[in-house]
Formats: sequence, structure tokens, C-alpha cells
Amino acid sequence: MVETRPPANPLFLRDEELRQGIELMFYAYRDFTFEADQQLKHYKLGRAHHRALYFIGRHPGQTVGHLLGILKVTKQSISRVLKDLIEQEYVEQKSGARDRRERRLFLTERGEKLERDLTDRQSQRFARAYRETGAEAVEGFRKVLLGLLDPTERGHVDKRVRSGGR
Amino acid sequence: MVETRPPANPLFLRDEELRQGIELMFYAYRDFTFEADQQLKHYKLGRAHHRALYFIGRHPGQTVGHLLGILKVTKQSISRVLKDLIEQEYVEQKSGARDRRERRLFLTERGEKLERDLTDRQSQRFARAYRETGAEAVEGFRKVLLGLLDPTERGHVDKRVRSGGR
DNA sequence: TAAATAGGTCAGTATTACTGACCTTGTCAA
DNA sequence: TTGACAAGGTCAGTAATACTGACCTATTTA
Repeated sequence: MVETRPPANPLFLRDEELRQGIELMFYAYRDFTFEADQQLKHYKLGRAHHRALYFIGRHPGQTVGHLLGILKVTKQSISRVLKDLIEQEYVEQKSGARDRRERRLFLTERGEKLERDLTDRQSQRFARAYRETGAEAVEGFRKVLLGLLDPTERGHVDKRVRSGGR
Repeated sequence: MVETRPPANPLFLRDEELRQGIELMFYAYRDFTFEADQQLKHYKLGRAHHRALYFIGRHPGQTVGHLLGILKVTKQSISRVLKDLIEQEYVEQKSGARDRRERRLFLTERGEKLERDLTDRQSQRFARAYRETGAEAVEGFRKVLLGLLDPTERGHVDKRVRSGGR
């Protein structure tokens, strides 16, 4: 594997560097999602259910529309997933106090348990990575991820993420 | 949004920090894939085609089995995708010189063009994020992504990524 | 009261991906 | 040279996710 690289060519290096980022992102996401997907099979649920569960737990009492904005899917898609979760009593909905058209979403105790079960391994994966790389690397990681967002999304996401979901 | 946070509780902070990572990862990946997905519609291809195209371009002359190991899908899945790409002359295969059972995969010129078209926007997204955050952050980003991989994968991926695909 | 909004639903379709079984071609070692 | 094994493809069936488009109800609000 010892190779003599061509002398510094800024354009080449740049493209190469960017592609390395793209690939690492792919590989990391692939492994990151795999474990939870395996778990989900036991419950006969899919990744979409996990995503809904996660974000409802993270933003309890938010509306269906809010969830739609996070996941960026159609309401037909979320509707199916929510129906499953509500039927199996992982999620409950209460109509909004001020606006009764709204369905505000909450995890039941059962739902919280499931969510923790699913997310735990992912958290552990992050914990391991953070431990291995240190606070400075983590700070860089966060910054770059924020930078990868659509500029229009950055404000919302940053606020959402940093406020701990509330 | 001004909120008094509870006094430092290491366990809470830890969980909160990890969840922020999980979320940022989700949001970044969501936005990262969206643009290329839109592009793909014009060509009547899906995300799976892009992935194959990308990695064939990155590792020209590699076998189907190698691609399988990268994408972690079944051969039935890759088979369909490769068939499309070969039919539409984005990809060509040559049987291996030493082992003629192998199909070694290459992009055609047409395939290279398509791949560049699809990947360009993603590269630009990374370029923007890297520019905004600086070399140190990028280094941290890469380290953490590597840390998120399955330990068994880390060696392969690191080698693959750093050797520029060859 | 009429328009707009939150949300749901029905119908139809596409993509991705899975399991399992089986086939061909080719390699390689006994 | 035969037989096990490997690389790859293929057929059949199934499931999950997600889409578009049309249409519906309940409720809020101008």
C-alpha cells in the first residue's frame, strides 16, 4: 500500500478530500443505522417507525405537522407509521388546547421504553466514537454536520438540537 | 428560548450530547441525499444507482463482490441496479484476467459524466461546509465518522478511503 | 360566512431490499 | 480428472418506504 502520490495538486487534493468526506458519511451512516434496523425486526417495525418514535420522544407534545417538517416526508407516509405506533400503544395523541385541529404527539411509557431500547445502541456507538476522538474532534464533527445542512434548515436545526428538543 | 438549564449533571449532559450527535447526523444525511435524489429523477434512476455508480467510479475494475461488501446489500439487489446501468451504458464489465468468473466493473465515459453530474452538488455541499468550518473541524469530523464505524469495518474503510479508491 | 389550515384517507405506483432456491461458469486441489 | 467450492446471476415472492393526486372533516380565523 505504500504509494508515491503525485506532487501537491490543489485541485486534485480538493476533490479527493471532498470525496473522502462523502464516503465516510456513507459508511458511517450505513453502520449507524444497521444495528437499530436489526432490533426493529424483533418488533416488526421499520426504520421509519424508529425515526418517528425518536423525534416524538425528543419533542413531546409537538404536532404532526412539526414532525413532517423534521422528517421531510409526506403526510401519507407519516400517517401510516403513526397509525401503527398508536395502535400498538407506543404513541398517544391529544388534540391541541388552543387549536383543536392539531394532534399533539407523546410517547407512552411503553413507547419511551422502546425508544430507549432502540436508541441506546446508537448512543453507545456515538459514546465510543466521542471517547476515542476527544472533545475537540467532536466539536469539529458537529460544526461540519451543521455546515452540511441546507442553509435554510440550519437555523431551525441548530435551535432544535441545542435546546435539547424542547 | 432563554432557559435555565439544570445544574451540571454529567449523565444528563452525556445523553444529551449523544442525542445531539444522532440528530445532526440524521439532518445532515437527509439534506445531503436530497439534492442528488432530485437529480436522479431526471434520469429515471434511484439512489441505489447513484451509490453503485459512485463506488464503481471510485474503485474502477473491482468485482461485483467487492461492491457488495461496500454497499452491504444482497446480490439480488445489486444485480438489478447493475443491469440497469449496463443496459443504459453507464457501466461496462470485463471478466477478470486471472479469474474469469469475476466481472470487473468500470464506468463508461457516459457513466463518468453522469457520476460527476450527480456527485458534483454533494461535493459542493461538502466544500461549503469545509470552507465554513476550517481544517481543524474537518479533521475532527473525519475522525468521529471513522469512530462511528463498526470496529471490524474501520480498517477496510480507512484504507479504502485514504488510498483514494485504488 | 368563506377561506384557509391541520390532519386524515383512498387509490395507485415506484423503488429498494429482503429470503430462498437454483443455475452456470470457472478454479483448484485431491 | 473429478468434485468441492467460489463468483455471479436469476426466478419467485414479499415487505417497507415513499411518492402523486384527489378528496374529506373539523376547526380556526379574517
